[in-house]
Amino acid sequence: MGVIEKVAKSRLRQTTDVVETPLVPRVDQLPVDRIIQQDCIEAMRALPAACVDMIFADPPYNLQLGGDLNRPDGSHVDAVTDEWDKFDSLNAYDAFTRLWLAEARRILKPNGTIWVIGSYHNIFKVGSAIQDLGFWILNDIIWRKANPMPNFKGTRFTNAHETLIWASMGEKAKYTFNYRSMKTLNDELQMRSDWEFPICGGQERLKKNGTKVHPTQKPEALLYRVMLACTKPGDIVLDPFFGTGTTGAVAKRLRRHWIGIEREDSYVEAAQERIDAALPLDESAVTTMQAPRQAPRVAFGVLLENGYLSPGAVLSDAKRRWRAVVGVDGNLRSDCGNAGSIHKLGATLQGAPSCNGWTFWHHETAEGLKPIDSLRQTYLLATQP
Amino acid sequence: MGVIEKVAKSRLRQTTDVVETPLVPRVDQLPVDRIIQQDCIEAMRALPAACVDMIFADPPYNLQLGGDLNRPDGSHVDAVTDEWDKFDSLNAYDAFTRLWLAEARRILKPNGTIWVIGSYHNIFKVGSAIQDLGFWILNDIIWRKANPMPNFKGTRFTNAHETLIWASMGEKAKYTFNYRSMKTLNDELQMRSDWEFPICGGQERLKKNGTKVHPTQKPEALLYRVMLACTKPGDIVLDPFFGTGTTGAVAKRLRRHWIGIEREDSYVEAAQERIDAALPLDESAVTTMQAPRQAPRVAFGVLLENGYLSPGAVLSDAKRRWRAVVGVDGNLRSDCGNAGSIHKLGATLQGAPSCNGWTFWHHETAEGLKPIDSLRQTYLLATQP
DNA sequence: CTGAGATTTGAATCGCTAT
DNA sequence: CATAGCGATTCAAATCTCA
Repeated sequence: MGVIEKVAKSRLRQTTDVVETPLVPRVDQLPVDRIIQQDCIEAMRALPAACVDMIFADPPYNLQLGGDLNRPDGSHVDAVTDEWDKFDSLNAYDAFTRLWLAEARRILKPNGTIWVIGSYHNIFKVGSAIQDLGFWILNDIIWRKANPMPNFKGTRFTNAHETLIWASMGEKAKYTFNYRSMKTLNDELQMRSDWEFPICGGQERLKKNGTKVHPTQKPEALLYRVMLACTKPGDIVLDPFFGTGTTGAVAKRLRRHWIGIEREDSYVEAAQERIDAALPLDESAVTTMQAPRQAPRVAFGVLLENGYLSPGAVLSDAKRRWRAVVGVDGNLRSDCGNAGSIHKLGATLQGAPSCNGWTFWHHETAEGLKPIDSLRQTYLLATQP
Repeated sequence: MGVIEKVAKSRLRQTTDVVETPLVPRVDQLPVDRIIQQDCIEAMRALPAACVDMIFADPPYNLQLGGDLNRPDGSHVDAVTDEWDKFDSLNAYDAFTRLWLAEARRILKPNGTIWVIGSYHNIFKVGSAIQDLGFWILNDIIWRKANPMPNFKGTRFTNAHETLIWASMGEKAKYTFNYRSMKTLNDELQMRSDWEFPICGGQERLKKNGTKVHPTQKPEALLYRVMLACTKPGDIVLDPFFGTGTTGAVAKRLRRHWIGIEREDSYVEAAQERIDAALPLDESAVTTMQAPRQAPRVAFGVLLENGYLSPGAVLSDAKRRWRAVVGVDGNLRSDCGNAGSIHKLGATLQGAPSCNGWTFWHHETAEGLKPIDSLRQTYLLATQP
């Protein structure tokens, strides 16, 4: 195999995974980046085995609402009364859950993961089925709603969260988890299992003639975090209950492939329009969000050696509380005389036990202060194939 | 039945529920305020049906139940190593869960509630069984740990919460929920389904020779909130997995009766010591935390009879959208000809299914419009001792 | 245009009692 | 068991209205 071929193969590996095993279908053999208008179980049956990297599912919750509900001021609460959320019994819901989960398992790659979101009405049935089918639960995640609907009658606790289950194909599976991305996203603290987001509203909420297109549209921020945490650019994310296509819009933005399955005309139409309008992030931005750990380690000194930063340069933290001068060996020295590595000095100045110097220290650019991590990213982009 | 008897019965009903039905055993016929050292299923079997007001359960989380674990057919489950055993063990855990939950259901009063705490390892199995057995889930509650153990390997999200399920005996059950207590506790905002507490440590954590007595001792704050929300003083709270007796200690403090079931010598001993040392709150303190007393009902007509309002007076809603004239019998008649009670007319005019006339209708005063409820308050102040 | 105040709304298993 | 009467009950965010 010549050099050219090697490079080509290596590029393929990075973007599509098609050479992972000959049994895995290639991206161009799959209906990616489009909506399949069909029942989700039938549509999944038509797909080959082990073909997607992630499944994100927001199935019907099987709410069992009584009569009408009015707020204390007399106004009416617009409840989820759609046909797609009606099941004959708890057993019928259970059976439906196990059917679609079994198909999901079949089309998921061995190292893929599944995410399912739900509330107390259905999530225990979902989680139980997931375990019975052989999936291995990695975390349950709590979406804490910043602005939940109150309990108007004062009969229970405000239902202020929903639950997501994240599971791999089995205990030994080598799933993707971009630990560094999550830690960076969370201000250099490990990302916890409880996430706070507002419910979907404002500009993001799809409306037609002033009324919401879908009763349960999920916030993009939620999908963004899920995909950033557990997929790589070029991965295929399938959503069997596509609705208005939040999964597709975020996947396109993050340069992941997506497959959406949805039956309802009105949802399909709205989703397609929305995704067409979504803009993919700049490729470099997506790369930056990937885990630095997988990238080769770069010592700070390497940036000096390669001219990305010069000895004598002045760095400061994001709020310009501290300044430090870069020494020839890559050590920093602060105004007050402390010295050390980028990490050590950051920790010392803040009185913290540790500090990520890459994100703590900033350098002056034409567009203002930027973390020195961006220099490392630039360096990696320039030097990696 | 004479008046005295009626009063006596009414008082009994408030404090102990023993006269609710003759089938319910009296407190003095039950092994309350002590620990039963026995297997939890056997111990529950020895109790009469419908005898406790709440069950709080903190069952084993993991699947390594060792000797405790038997298959539905009675055969023993050995150590779990390979995939088959895992599946087998999951089934065994499921069976165990359904067994103890079925007994729990039998001994719970019709209007009692059950709380179960767990993590993603077991909570889906527990919740699924709870639903299958006919319980009606009221809320799932998230305990957000203020100081969770980090994920040391950086392989997943920090497991920073546990889940509690709160369920009644059925959809129609009249469970206890001290809404006002919860709202007061939460700074006059509705209590949400996500609660933040630190994990149990410091003085509260039971230790012997420097090592913790129990690996998963729950914080008293958690039990405090659960009991304050869903029981009344004098109620009986049973804990089938008593451990070091957090449930008993908090029950004693809040003047609830408790029954603890625990097998292990070391836990029983530690729990007994701990509960003996716990001090019940002053009775008035416990009473104060209950919901504010029901004000005696006052019919609208009483205000007319006593001259607080005169027939012919004109009432309106806060925004003066509607006006109505008070009739001699306490009925209202609006400008447009509708008539009815203060509640009925308010509802009719707004096109709402119901309306609280006391707060909807206002009367003119020197300081502007005031709800007629203020007249009721004035009347009550003048007539109540 | 801006800010203050009013209005709207969101996956909701949402009342109790007497007749 | 159905119906009617009484009367208790909401939080945060986005949008709209108006001075």
